[in-house]
Amino acid sequence: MAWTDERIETLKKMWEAGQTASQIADELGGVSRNAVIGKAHRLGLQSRPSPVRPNEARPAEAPAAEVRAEEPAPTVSEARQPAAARPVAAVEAPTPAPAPEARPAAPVSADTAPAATAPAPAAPSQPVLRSVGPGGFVRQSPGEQQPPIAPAPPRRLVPAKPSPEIAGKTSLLDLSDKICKWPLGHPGEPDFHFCGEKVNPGFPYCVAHCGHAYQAQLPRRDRRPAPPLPFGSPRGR
DNA sequence: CCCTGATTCGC
DNA sequence: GCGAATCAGG
Repeated sequence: MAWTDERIETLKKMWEAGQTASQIADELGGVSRNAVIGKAHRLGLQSRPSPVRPNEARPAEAPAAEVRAEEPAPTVSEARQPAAARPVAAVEAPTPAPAPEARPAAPVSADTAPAATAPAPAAPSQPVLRSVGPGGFVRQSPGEQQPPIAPAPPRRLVPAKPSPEIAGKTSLLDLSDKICKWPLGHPGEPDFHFCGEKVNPGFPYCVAHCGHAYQAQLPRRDRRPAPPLPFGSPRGR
């Protein structure tokens, strides 16, 4: 299966939307999870919170930078480079892939001191802008915010033939950095789509949905019994 | 065990 | 460029 433009496009969108490699591979079909990951890396897509490797280079062998002196390595000593100097200047995303059925609301801790311990790697490529949204939320760093999308879209998302239901709606494939990624409806349902409004600059959502997504933690007393759930109540499957 | 993503390396 | 094999953490 070749990586056509559309397939690459889908891969990008889904990857950025926080879908797992498995889900992406599943959706694309004809490719393995590894293929997706490999492709994603080749495309230079940002890595997402990986279960592995918060650690320094493995105690593996041959930590020294290889001095390729035209020497045909005699034995396959199998030296996996620590790859310390990988292009991963990426920012760590404390918010792992949003769990299915999870709600994006109230990510703000009670202490309201997000910046305090913030390691803030200050990626050179990405401006560490710290803006304040309508809800009084603070932007931590680009990439730290993950859209609340992810509940594994069932098969056939929006392949090539959009159904009449989603015509004119913002589908996964329509997502971009400029439009609100707030999900409306339930993944898998015919009318599932995304908000599509212009984003609140620096955020994955429009101003209105930022207000929903980023709410300061209120004292329990004042909290509403039923907080807004972008994905509605949990549903079995 | 299952899952995840990262990395390597033969093709 | 591709992706299976492999690794390593949850």
